[in-house]
Amino acid sequence: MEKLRIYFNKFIQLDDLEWGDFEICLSKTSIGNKEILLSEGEVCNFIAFIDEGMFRFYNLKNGEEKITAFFFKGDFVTNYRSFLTGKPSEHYIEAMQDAVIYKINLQQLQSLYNKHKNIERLGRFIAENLYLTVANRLDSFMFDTPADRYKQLTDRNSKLLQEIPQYMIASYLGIKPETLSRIRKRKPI
Amino acid sequence: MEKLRIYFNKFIQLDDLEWGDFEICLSKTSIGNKEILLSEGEVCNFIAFIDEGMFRFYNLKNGEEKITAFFFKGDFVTNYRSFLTGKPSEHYIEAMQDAVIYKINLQQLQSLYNKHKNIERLGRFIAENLYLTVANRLDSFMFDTPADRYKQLTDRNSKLLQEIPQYMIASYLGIKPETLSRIRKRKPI
DNA sequence: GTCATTTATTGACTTTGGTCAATGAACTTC
DNA sequence: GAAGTTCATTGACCAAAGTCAATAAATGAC
Repeated sequence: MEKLRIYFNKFIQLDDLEWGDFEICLSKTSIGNKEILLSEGEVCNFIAFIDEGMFRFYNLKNGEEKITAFFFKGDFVTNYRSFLTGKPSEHYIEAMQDAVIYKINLQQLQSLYNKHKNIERLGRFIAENLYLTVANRLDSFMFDTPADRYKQLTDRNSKLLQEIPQYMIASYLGIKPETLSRIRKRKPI
Repeated sequence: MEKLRIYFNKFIQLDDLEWGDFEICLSKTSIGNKEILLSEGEVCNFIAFIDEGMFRFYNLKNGEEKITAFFFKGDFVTNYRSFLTGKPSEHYIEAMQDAVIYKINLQQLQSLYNKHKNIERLGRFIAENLYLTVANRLDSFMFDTPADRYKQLTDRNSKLLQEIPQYMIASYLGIKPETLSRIRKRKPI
């Protein structure tokens, strides 16, 4: 799949041999809207690359969904913590549209790490990128008000706002839907 | 330094050649209590391993210190975001005791990444570990109350509580000193 | 299209942490 | 060890988000 290779080239240039070994481990999976890619209690043994579709990453705290992340076309979707530690996931990953992903599992990835230095490096880049994502999000929870976070979302991520219902945005921002409604109302002042 | 090597062995076993190349890049630095290891506006071009001492990682928002992290003996201390992105640090790193660290700079580390697959892997492990640290902290900000966060601190990290003044703990928990004082008071109910 | 369900908004009230100011305790430092 | 500083606690009040309930708007199913 040349299309996929172009995506990965943004991280690192793999030569034909490396790419060949990598590509053969990718298993293409279709998953329907609202289907669960990973359930609470399961160990996440894969990293998946999103070719089509959108996912949300959430958990249930006394019956209430709390959304930690959204994943889009071109992102890696995984419970990286569960993947790294081997501990059961506390989160669900659910498709929000019909989706097509390419999964690679832990064992395959580890043998690729052993075989190819450049894939070991790809693994480092993935970890570094996920670090930056979560570090930025932590900052926004530590330093910003919910209104600030909402503003950043509207500034940077209009795609997200168009396609995702407001109560999920609220959950992602760490507030209640009522509060987001009020923030939106007072914003244009 | 065999002592250092033992520390690093917890991440990955380096053979003599790899360790030799690695060790030669480590520059031992002593830094006094309250001295600044990294200042706001500087690009962080190092990762340092703490042999002795303790550091705090904070920034100033309109005159007020907000502490994001503490680093202890055996930890890596760096502004990893600045290190990865090459952007200026928004944070200070300050010694809280007289300290001894072993620094390696970005250029040296990159050439070691190129030279040794196992050091590339060490880089991945460092990234993965920092990911887990920050992801756990994000969770505690998203899901837990300040009282929960304080309880987790007292349960897991008594060292931190003994050595660090309460107003810094409060800052680290994302609350005001007055609030921490009140949480401590109402706790034993 | 109509009806049913889900989602969004609004209002009244509560809870929680912040703010400001005063006081007390614990240190430095001379 | 007295004086000055920093740190911790407490009280009164404030601001922001949560809760609960009612209503309106949007979406889907038929």
